[in-house]
Amino acid sequence: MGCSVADSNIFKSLSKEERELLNQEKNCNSYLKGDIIYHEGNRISGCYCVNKGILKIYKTGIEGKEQIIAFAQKGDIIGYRSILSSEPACTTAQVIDDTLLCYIPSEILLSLVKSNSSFSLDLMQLTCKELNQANMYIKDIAQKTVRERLAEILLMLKTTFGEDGEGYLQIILTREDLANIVGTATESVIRLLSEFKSDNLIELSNKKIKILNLSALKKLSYDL
Amino acid sequence: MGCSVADSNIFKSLSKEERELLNQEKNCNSYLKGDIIYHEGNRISGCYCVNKGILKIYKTGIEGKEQIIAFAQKGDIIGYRSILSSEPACTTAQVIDDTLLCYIPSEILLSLVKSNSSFSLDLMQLTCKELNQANMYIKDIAQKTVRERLAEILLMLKTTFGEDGEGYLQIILTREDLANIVGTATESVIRLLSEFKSDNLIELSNKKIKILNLSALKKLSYDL
DNA sequence: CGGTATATTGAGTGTCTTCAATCTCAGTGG
DNA sequence: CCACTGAGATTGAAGACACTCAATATACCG
Repeated sequence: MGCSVADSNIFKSLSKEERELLNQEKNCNSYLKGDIIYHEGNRISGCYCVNKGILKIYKTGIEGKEQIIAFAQKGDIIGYRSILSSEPACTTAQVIDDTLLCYIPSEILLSLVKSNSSFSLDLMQLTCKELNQANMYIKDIAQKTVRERLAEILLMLKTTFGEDGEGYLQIILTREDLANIVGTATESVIRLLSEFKSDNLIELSNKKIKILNLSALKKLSYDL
Repeated sequence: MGCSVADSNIFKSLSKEERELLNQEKNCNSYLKGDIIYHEGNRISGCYCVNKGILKIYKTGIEGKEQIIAFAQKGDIIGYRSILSSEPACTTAQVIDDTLLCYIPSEILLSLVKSNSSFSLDLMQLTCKELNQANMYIKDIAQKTVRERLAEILLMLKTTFGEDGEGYLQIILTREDLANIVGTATESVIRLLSEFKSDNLIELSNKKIKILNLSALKKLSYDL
């Protein structure tokens, strides 16, 4: 079926044989909005390569409040960390937009890591990149105001997911999800969004968001 | 000289020959409090293994305010991420307590990663562990109050650095450094420390901190 | 078309930050 | 030995920012 594991950047160093092995062993499935792929704390027996759709990766905190750590979309690989460390999943992965995933059993991933040092290095670089992003976000969340972070997140969503024909962000989130990325209360997101709107920085159409004034948002987010 | 790279956990999978190679190529130096090992944004040509002492690893944010991301002590390896990704350093490393470091040239590290898949996997697991810690901290900083985070950090300092004979934390930080871990203002740290003190949770002797009531601090930090 | 989930708005409050003044301590030089 | 100095620590007061709670409105789903 139309699975494009091979297109994914992370698998670019695989040999033809390795790619075939992967294609034999992998297993594609589709999932609906709301479906949970794996749950924080559970053991998982493989990882997933995203073929289509969008997922949110989050940790659950005090009184069940989610903290969204990352999103995954086409080409991304999720759950690999728990496989590498052979530890229970440290996050939950949930479908935001109907998704097609390829399951890769852990033995396959581990054997590739062991046998192909380029692949291994690529994977390591991916982890390092994610680590750096996490560190930047720690700094931001510790030092910026909610307004600045919301502006920053909107810009991130634009660069990560792009816009549709009308200029609306391709990713559609609830206000609560937005709050759970920014790390604030839902009401604060609502108030700030409407403030951004009246300042003509963005346009709102229900859940859809259009970015009108990129540079002003950048300035606002201190992303100079 | 008394360099114990070999003792470090991360090098446990190296063969005798690889260990010898490392010993030939590495280079030990001592550094004083305040010395900067590498600076955010600079290219570095190798990484360091900590033999003795304590360093802080931080990012510099708005108006020069530091955000401390991690500490490093005996057995830890720092700067390896930039080597693996061949990118400029994404953090600054500065000596907090007089330090002895072994320099490992990047070629050596990279060749070990390529030739020894167990070492490579160990390094990957280390990165994954750091990534998970970073994600947990994002959640905490986004969801917990400053009081809760300060309690949590005190506990972390205790488990990471231990106590001296009198029960004081082995690591000595300025109030400003503490604030730069917790992600708050120096004055807030001061006020909260004195609050903890009057609640008999801790004892203060200048910069030294003694933890008196571990379980109350745990409860306070929601670290149940 | 109902029912539920999500969004919105307002009011009140608490936590934390900022700014400014003062204090303490360790190190330095006379 | 002591005054001097600068860095860090402390305290107080004022105010901003963001959160909570509660009520209401709107959108979405079957």
